[in-house]
Amino acid sequence: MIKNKLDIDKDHLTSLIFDIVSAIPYGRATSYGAIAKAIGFPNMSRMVGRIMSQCDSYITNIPAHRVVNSQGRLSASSVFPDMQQKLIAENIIVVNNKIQNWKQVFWNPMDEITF
DNA sequence: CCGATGACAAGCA
DNA sequence: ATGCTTGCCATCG
Repeated sequence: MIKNKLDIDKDHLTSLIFDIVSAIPYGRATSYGAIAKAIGFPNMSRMVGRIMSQCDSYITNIPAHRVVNSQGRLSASSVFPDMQQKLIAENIIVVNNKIQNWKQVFWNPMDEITF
């Protein structure tokens, strides 16, 4: 029975997020809110972050380091220390936990996902 | 049940 | 640009 929105199809949402994050090109990044919109839940940005942390705990294949907040800040770096390093390794400029050329680095999942 | 918290976001001063 | 406030929703104590 359904207790909340995530219980409607948690695994489905998780795999959707998985697919989107996996589709982020090398050297690019996107935001939690953008992913939330892409999966059809514009106000679920917090949930995306929460799900990401869970995914990342047992799946290391996904480029979780390419997901930052809407301002290009690495809000996950505290619990994901390698994040900045991995971004820099992709020629993404990161200063003070923040992507500098965010407008250019930003990759909109809506450009790839079509319903 | 209620308040606090969090890998968030948008609006406003 | 910086800092505060509100809205959001699942978890936790």
